[in-house]
Amino acid sequence: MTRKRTEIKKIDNLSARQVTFTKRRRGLIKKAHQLSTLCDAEIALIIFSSTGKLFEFSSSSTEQVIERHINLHSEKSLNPSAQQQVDDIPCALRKDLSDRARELRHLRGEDLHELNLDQLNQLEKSLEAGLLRVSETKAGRIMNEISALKKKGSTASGREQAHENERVIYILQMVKMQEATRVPRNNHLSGDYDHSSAYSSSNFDTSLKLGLPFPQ
Amino acid sequence: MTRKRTEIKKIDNLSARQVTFTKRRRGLIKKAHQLSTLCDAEIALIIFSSTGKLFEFSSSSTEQVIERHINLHSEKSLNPSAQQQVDDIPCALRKDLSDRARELRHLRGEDLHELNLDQLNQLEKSLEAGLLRVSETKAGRIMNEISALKKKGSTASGREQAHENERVIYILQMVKMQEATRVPRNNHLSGDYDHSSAYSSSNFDTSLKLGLPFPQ
DNA sequence: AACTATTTATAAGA
DNA sequence: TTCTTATAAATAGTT
Repeated sequence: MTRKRTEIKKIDNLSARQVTFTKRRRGLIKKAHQLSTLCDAEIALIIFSSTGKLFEFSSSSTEQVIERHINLHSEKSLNPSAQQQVDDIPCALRKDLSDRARELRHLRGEDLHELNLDQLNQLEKSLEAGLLRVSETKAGRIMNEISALKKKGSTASGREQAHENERVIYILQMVKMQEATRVPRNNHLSGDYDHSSAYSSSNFDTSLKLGLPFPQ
Repeated sequence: MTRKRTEIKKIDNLSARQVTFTKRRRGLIKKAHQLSTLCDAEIALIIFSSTGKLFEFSSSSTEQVIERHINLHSEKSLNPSAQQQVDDIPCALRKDLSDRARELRHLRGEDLHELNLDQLNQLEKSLEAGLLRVSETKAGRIMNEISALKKKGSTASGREQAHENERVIYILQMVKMQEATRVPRNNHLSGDYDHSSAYSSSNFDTSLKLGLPFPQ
C-alpha cells in the first residue's frame, strides 16, 4: 500500500510474496493485538503460510478461543437428547459435530452470510458436482429398472404382469420427473463424470423401447 | 492513528470503544483477507466482542483451519482420536454424528447406492434448492458490490477513480464466473426464490450501467 | 454514517 | 536481509 497501489491477488513472484507475507503478517498480528487491547475483545488469529508454517496470535490462548468458538456453533441444531449430553463430549468430537452441522447448513443454502464470495463460489461448485452425481445415479437407476422390466416383462405373464404394470407406471413417473428436472450441464466438471451425457433423457423414448402395451 | 496518536490500552468510554471496535474489526478482517489472498496463506480470525458477539474471517473455513491448528499442536488429531473416543459417546450423539456424516456424503454425491429412487429424488431437490440459494446469494452479493461501485463511481474522481477501477475488475471477474457457471433454472422451485431470475446475468451489461471508462 | 487530518502500514528501492 | 522513503490505507476525532 505504498509506492504503488497493490492489487489484491496472489503475488506471483516467490520472494516478493515472502517479503510481503512477513511484513503483512507482522502488521496483522499487531492490529489484532491492538484491537484486543483497545476494545477488550477476545481474539485468535491463526496463520498458515503457503509453506505450512504456523503463526498465531491470541489475546488469551488460542485453544481457549477455539473452544469458545466451537461451543457457540455446536449448540445450534443438535437433537434435544444430544443437547443434554453435550457437556460430556470431548472437544474434538464436538468440533467434528459442529463442523458437519455447519457444512450441512451451507449446503442447504442456510447461513450463507457467513461466507465470502470466494467461498460461495466453492460451495456452488460443490453443489453442482453433487447434483450432477445424483442426477446421473438417478438416471442410471432408472435405466436399470427399465432393462429389468423389459427382460421380466417378456417372460412374466398373468397375475405377475399386473404387479409389473404398477412398477412400470412408477418408473415412468420417475422418468418424467427426471426429464422435467434435468437442466443442460455440459461444462466445468473434471472429466470423471463427463459420460453422464450418455444418460441424457432426451435420447430415449421409454415407452417405445419397452414395447409396452400402454405407451403413456 | 490519526488526529491524535492512540495509546494502546483499553478505551474507557463505552461508545467510543464500540465505534473503534467496529472500525478496527473491519480493518482487521480486511487485512486478513488481503494477506490470505496476496500470499496464499490459510488464515482463521476469530473475534469475540466484549459483549460476547462473534465475528470471524477465514480464508477457507474456520473449522478447517482450527482442525489444522489442533492437529499440528496436540496429537489430538480429530478423526483418529475422535475414533478412539467414539465408544464412550452416548448413543444419541453418536447417531447424530453419523447421520450428519452420511448426509454430507450423499450431498457430495457419494455412497448414493444406499439410497432408493425416492430418496435420490429428494436429495436432488434438496441440492437444487441449495444451489439456487447459493447462486442467488452470490448474485445478490455481486449486485450489491456493483451498486456500491456505481454510487461511489459517480462521485469519485481522479485518483480515487483509479482505486475503484481495480475493485470493478474484481467484481467483473466474479460476474464473469457467475455467467460461466450459471445454468437456466426456470422451474420447479417453491416460489420463495423465483425472483432470482431478476439477477439473470444475461440481463445486464455491467460496464455500460456503471458508465465506466473501460467497458472491458 | 460521513468527513478529514493524521498516523500507520507498507511497496519498492537502496 | 534490513533500512529508507514515498505513498496508500486506516482511523480518531469531529460533524
